[in-house]
Amino acid sequence: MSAEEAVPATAAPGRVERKRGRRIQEIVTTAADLFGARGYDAVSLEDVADRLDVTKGSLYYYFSSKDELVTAAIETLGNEWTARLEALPAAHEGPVADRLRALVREHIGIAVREYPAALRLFLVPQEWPAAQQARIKALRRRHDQFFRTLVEEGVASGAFTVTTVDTTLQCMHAAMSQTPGWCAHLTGRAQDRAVEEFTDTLMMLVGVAPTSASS
Amino acid sequence: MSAEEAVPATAAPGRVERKRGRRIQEIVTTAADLFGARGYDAVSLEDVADRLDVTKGSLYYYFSSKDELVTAAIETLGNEWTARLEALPAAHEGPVADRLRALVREHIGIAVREYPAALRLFLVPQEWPAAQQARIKALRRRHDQFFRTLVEEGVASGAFTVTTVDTTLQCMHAAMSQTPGWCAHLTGRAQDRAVEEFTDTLMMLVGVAPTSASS
DNA sequence: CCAAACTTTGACCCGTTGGTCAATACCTGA
DNA sequence: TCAGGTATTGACCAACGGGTCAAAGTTTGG
Repeated sequence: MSAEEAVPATAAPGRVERKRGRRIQEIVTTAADLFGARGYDAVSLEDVADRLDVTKGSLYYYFSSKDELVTAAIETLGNEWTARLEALPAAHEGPVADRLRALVREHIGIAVREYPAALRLFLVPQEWPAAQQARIKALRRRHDQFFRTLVEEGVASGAFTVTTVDTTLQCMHAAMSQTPGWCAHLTGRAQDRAVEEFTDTLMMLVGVAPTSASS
Repeated sequence: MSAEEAVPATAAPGRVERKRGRRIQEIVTTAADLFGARGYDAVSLEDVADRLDVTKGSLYYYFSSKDELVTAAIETLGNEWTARLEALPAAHEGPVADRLRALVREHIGIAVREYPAALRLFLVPQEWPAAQQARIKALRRRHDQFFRTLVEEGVASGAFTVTTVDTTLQCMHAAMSQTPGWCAHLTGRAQDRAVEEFTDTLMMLVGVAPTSASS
């Protein structure tokens, strides 16, 4: 079981690291879950540790502070989310209005169904160290990029009518980030309908009436 | 312990009460300021007391808990705000689109200029006693009423095109409640311009293009 | 000017929470 | 099987924050 390890020299350079990496991911994922659901203040490190069946002290073996853990959690959450949006086929083909609509719908859908209130994480505490703030801001920028691209394209092609791209995007994100709260009491079909409604409403922000959806 | 139930000549029936009332207002106003600026968790009772040049203990002479103080603060803030919106002349005459526009602009203006981030107060902690929650919900309902009335009127008269009144209102409020954050770094003219921009953008939610603004 | 009512103080209680650390358990490769 | 790194524990600390309370200070009406 071990003799045939034909990789003796510099044996397993990454084995240990990889294991450590996985553990970190585990922790970060769990943390993201909790922080996403209840917010920064409301979740203590013991809550996180408990969920992992571990002691608080262990967390400090991997992270040097709560802020760092939270930042990592936000990063994980954000990257995963962004990746999923970027991987959405419907957001890459067809009329720009339809692409944006698909993107918005997916975004809201993920927020509502998988990360209740997660976006509140993007509200970085002012008192955090600059480094942390920068990391999260960069994340946000990347996350917004896809939306911005589409909106700009729509404007350029005359399909959208927006006052200012920035303003429009901010309003969109504000509304999207709170949809989970509004949908909290809904389930199944009703929730789906709500997602549709919000999507349609948000499309009006770029000047696309909901009925014209057909494409 | 008190035989003087025979209040003489109803002398000053309210003198003492009124003084107490004023003190309470003072406290509540200060609290509203702080909580509005930094949020529930980030403000301790000592912060409030400090600002009033008083000891934490004193606050408990007027309020039985932090929750109660905060609730009172929210109520004060909310009522004042609502009253100012309702007193806005421009929101009572002219085409419905112009009225709504004036209302939105004023709302955002107040938020940005006077109550930075105050609206975050409306996010009531779930773990609060039902009574408190009810008070704030009622407040919110009254606050929304004016907006709802106008939107409904616009829809009825065919001036607006909205998917759902509820959804539209929620998106509007979400965006409005976060505008202060976006405008935090702006001052003077730039801030005014931002308020205009957001107003125009939000008008698109009801299907009114910004250029038709004239008024 | 006094006594009763009203205010405020400041010391104190207690649970929570972020953070530290020496000691111990666990692996793993040789 | 044993050494060495890796992971985890659990006890502990200090600061903070909400809340209590008896005692002392201040107003006020008579």
